Amino acid sequence: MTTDVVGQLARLDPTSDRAVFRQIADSLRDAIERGRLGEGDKLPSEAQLVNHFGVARMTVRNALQLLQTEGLVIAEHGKGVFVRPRPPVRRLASDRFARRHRKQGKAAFIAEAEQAGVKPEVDSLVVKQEAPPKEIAARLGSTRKVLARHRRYLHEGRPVETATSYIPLDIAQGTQIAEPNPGPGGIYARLEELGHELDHFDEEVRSRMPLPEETRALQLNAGTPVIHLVRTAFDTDGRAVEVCDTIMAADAFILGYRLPAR
Amino acid sequence: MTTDVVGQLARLDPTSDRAVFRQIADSLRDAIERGRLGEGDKLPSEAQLVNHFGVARMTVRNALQLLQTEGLVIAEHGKGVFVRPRPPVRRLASDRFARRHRKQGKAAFIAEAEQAGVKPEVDSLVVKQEAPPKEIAARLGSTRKVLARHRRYLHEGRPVETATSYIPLDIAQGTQIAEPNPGPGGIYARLEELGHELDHFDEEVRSRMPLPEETRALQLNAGTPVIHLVRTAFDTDGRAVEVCDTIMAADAFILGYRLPAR
DNA sequence: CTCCTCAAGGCGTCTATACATGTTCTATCG
DNA sequence: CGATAGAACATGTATAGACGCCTTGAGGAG
Repeated sequence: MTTDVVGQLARLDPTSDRAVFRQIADSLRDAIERGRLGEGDKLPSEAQLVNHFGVARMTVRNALQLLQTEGLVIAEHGKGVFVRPRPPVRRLASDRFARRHRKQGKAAFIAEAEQAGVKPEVDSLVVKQEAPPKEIAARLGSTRKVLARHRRYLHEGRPVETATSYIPLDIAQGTQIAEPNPGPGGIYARLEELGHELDHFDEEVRSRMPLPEETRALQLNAGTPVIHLVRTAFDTDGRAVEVCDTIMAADAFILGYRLPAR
Repeated sequence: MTTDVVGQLARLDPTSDRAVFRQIADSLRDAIERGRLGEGDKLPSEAQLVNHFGVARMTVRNALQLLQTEGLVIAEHGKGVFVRPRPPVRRLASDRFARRHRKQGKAAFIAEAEQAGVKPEVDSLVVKQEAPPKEIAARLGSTRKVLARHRRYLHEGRPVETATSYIPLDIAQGTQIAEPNPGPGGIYARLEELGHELDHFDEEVRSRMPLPEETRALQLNAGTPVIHLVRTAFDTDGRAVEVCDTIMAADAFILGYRLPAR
């Protein structure tokens, strides 16, 4: 038998005006933070907690629910509640779209993943023509139809990111950009071959809780926010030649940026 | 009487194997997305929903809880449950620490807020000497004691960001950086006056759910993640002269970055 | 008319119970 | 010895009821 975790939990303070389920959550959170419960460890079962604290099951469930929305634990039906393991994180550097990387013949995501030693995959690729969403149209400076390239990225089998690229039709139509496989170096390499030498990218970073659809697509656990990143690519004429709308599982990424002090 | 929102909600599908509370959440989410319920509007009360759907109150509360963790609604004790208004967002540009801004004599946060027309405030300022946390020490390349400057920023009275700056003691000690008020242009202006001409900043952006302490300090609603930003300032000698650890309310900011394509 | 009290409405917390559904281990059967 | 049925255990969903605290508005006291 392993060490008796439940027996070491703090008792309730009946004089406190802090709600009982919060006190239970506090004591479990404390056990996690102190390392008595490590990553992947199983928490005491609901029944054990009910016995230990002498409360109703719903009270215990409320406490566990709270820890779930905090992203500290995940419940697995029929198995138990577990301290949430921190998944391996991808660190994205701000030079990840630099031309020198493009020359290697790999798209940004693939190149960076392989460098980090994780197995990358791309699936559910959809390429079609459509009217751009309003936010995208504003960035492209046009509401004309665009080519939309949607795909999902996986690390080691886990979906971590969905992305949709929007390229004006007058640029993309009839080129390899309109094909499912855009060729070596990805669409940025194609854009440069087409005479749109890239000058810079503007990225906008937001964070929020996922929509139900995003929870499905990224198989997100409760308590995992998403990073919403919109990147606009500008060529040397100052024209926006692509907008990429990305939803990332927040627990899978660290974004790195270098800012000049000038 | 306003339009009968509760009467327009979809009915339950008893043949579906989707949980009842999820179906109720779906119908409310749908009403919000279709605009039948706008920002700040009051949802039907729990009692009304119980009547409409013919279920137990806990089932309705489960549905509302789900929408809360999705960040779609907020419950206010004694008042009701409301569609969550999107607070005004601050857009932070990647040149916000450029020297030309510093010359104006304002610190970055203040200058940018005023430009955006919102009233900024700084409170709970704490300056002290301490051993740096491990992550900070790694970035500073030293585990020696540092000067820690902690503060909280508010927009229009709402707390939106906490930040702690860490500066090596051999740089900061005895200078105005060690004073509560660092003077015009903030600590970056002082660092340059001390001969540490700034070369660039490295920022790391993460997102996650807030710790209980962060929820307090930023008065966060359920369903609001935080953006965790760690910025390291480098002088022209390549030395890390400051690390700033920032927790931001994710619903209050959009971060903007410009990446060169070179 | 103003202030105060109080009731009603609304969400927060907690108990107790029942059944559904997924997982794991064991004991039995072939 | 291997497969499998089933028990034991785990979380998920739903019901019903009770009481507490906060907010708001109506009505009464002054």
